[in-house]
Amino acid sequence: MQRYDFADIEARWQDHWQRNRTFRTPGPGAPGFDPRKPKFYVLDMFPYPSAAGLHVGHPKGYVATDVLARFQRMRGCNVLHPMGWDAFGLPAEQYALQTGTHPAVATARNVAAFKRQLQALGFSYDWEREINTMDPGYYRWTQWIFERLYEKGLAYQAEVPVWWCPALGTVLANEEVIDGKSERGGHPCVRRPLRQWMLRITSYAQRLLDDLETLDWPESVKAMQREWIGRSEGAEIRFPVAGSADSFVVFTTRPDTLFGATFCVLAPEHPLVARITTPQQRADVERYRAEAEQKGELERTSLARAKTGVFTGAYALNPAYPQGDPRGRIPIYVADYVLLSYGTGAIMAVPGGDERDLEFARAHGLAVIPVVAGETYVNSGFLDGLSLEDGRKRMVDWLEERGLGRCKVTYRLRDWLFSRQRYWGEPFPILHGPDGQIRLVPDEDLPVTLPELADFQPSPDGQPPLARASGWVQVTDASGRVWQRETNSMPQWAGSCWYYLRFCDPHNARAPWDPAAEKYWMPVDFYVGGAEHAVLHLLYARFWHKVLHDAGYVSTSEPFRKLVNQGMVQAFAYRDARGALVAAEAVREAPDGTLVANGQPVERFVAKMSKSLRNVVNPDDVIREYGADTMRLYEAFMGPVTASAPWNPRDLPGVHRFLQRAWRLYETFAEPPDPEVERALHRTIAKVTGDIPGLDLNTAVAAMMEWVNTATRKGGGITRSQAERFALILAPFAPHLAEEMWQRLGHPESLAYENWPAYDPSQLQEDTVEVAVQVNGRLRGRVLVPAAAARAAVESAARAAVADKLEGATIRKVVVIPDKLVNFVVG
RNA sequence: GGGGGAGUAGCCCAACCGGCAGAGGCAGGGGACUUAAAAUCCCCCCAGUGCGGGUUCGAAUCCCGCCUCCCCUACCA
Repeated sequence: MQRYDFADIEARWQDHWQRNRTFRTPGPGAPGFDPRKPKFYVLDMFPYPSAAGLHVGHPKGYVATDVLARFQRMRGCNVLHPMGWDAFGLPAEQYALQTGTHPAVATARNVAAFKRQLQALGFSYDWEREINTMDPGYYRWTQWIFERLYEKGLAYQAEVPVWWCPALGTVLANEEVIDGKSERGGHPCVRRPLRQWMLRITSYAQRLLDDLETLDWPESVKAMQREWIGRSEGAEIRFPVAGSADSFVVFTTRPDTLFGATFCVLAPEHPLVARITTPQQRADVERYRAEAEQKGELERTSLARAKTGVFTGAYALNPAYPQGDPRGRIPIYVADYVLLSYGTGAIMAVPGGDERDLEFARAHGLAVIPVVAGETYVNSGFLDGLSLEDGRKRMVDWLEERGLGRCKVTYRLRDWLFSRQRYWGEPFPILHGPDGQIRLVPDEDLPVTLPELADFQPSPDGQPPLARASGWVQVTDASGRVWQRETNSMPQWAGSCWYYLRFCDPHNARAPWDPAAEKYWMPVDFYVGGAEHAVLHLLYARFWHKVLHDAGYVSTSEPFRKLVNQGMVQAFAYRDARGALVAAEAVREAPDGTLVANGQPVERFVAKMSKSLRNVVNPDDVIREYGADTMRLYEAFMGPVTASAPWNPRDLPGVHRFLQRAWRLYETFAEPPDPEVERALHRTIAKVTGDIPGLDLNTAVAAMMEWVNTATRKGGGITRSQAERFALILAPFAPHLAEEMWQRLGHPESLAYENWPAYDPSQLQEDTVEVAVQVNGRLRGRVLVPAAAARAAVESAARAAVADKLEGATIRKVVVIPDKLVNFVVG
């Protein structure tokens, strides 16, 4: 028998699968499609093909979904298991700016590298369904969906303040600006209003919130989405401005504390500020507004900052107090801790009840009226003495009767800023007319292809790069009028909002997908990806999906039924006594067990893999040394899929040895079966079958190891039937080796669609079981009894086993747990 | 401050609805095979479950109060 030559085995089977199109998945209507089979759609979050290539962390989730996909195929499902590329995005554009390589070229190269690495791991993707968001045949339909959003009134233009960096000549995202300076280069940035496209995700806030209940998702992700949506119930209350016809509306979650409102605060950008500011205060207010404009929301709302603000000189009238009551005349301030974009951009400040307001009041010497004492109200007129619950209701009723306010629900969720001033993204299918009118590009003229541009540097005046594609921008219609194309591009999220739908029917040139294919495959049954997408991607995709559902284009109201976040694969990193990072490959273990590098002791810690820590592990190296099957198995065996764990090179030989031992069992076969080995195999099949659906892959692998150990130890050789069944359950984890085993057993075809082996429940139980015997909960002995023996028989056997301990004692109670234990309670 | 999760052998990790703390792997020790080594095989060693209470015949598991670590979020009125 030849040794376990993984390099040879893996190359041959990967070639076999490709040549035989083993994992091609026909959809409804296609030849070879069997509509009687149940479907299973198992999806990975598709990657952004970065220049760095894969590291061993990426495949952790891919291994899990591949095990599941291969398992479900063998269980008789039509399995949709596709892969594609989230190819538009900033890094490729920045790389292009630095190197002069066109993003399309660089991205295509990265895709090829990613694909080679994924194929080297033997994943059973249907590569014939591969999609790429930068492909015009794909983004044509991204544009098409945008048009449906526009038609529904869910896409609109607005002037929105964004970060602008004059030195870089570009608009930056919030996270690219730190302390008012660009992350790259540290250039000063300013807030500047620019025309932007927005998507009205807020009109779906309540449904996005409610439908979370229907999803089998991690509680943490649901919690994050709930918080992001941020529903809060309260009231809007109108405050007149003293001595003027003006008034403004505040939002508060505590209308019942109205009697304690001793001042009001408007956001600096609030439109009323200019009108009500008195001449004496105007200079201060203007200066404050100018400063606030330069700060991003992140900075303005950072906790560490002291509460700043200035008085407008104007007063508001607290509607809780009768006209003329001096307590009702309260100053109006401008302060940047109030945000225009939340609620109404104005608050009533109740320093007696709210910490932020109290801090502000103290800093500015403002009055504080306590209104809540223990479980009831004080200083609150008609609310005094009421319970807090009744008080809220009373106050809202009181306000509504007088037309001063009303119940109101607000959300923290904001509309989605959907445009970027970038080159490398989907163009909008929008035309601007000579008189400012807006028109959609007709469906039949889609896609609006991205023009070739040699220079994608943003212009100094804030114009997006596309504005310079002059031949592209101008469009003349039949009547000779000249239209201008929209020159913003879509953000990177756009393509990933619907890619899971395109996978259902990826080559359709007449529609984004065939309704029959969508109806058959959707929803995604199992979605695996990193927790970093817990909010944005998953919320945006849910939003688009609901819009498409409302418009009748998709059959389900939610796209992803079950979601799992795979844990991070970390790595060891090292630093020396001075704290300097040391490359992982330079570290050796000294005989006394300490770690040294270049003669110096180093300290080991666990961290994210990153270039700067010099601890990135490349799957190519692992595959070269141990093979893809070992790598897959190790990733499955590291621990729960959801848990993060460091990549530990020392553990790889263990799983590799397991595959070698398993392979060695296939040398010769023997009859009849050893009953113990046979029973153990049934237990193993039961364990693996039960573990895979919940992705408890580590325990499934452990069970297979246990069986191989048992079979090896018995030494009598396994039977051909046992060899077949074991190869089949090993197949989802180590598919190359399993195929090789299967072929060695005389099967010419791939085992990918063989039936998953069954187990006999009657074989799971041993004939004899050992039962623990306790006295007062303490272990005092053990007895062997027939499995499922009668209670009385077990009890008397147990009683005999601990007779000496029971002598002279009164037995008050006997607890018998069948096949487990007997406990004598003596008094 | 708020939310989510985790603490079990030297290390990674199991233990279902409360029922003998251990499946598996690594590391360590001993032995077999070998001229020797590698590889392989067999055997062994090791914790009472972060801390303190409670419920129970019985708690890693349930309840209460703490500690530590990780992740997310944070002036949202």
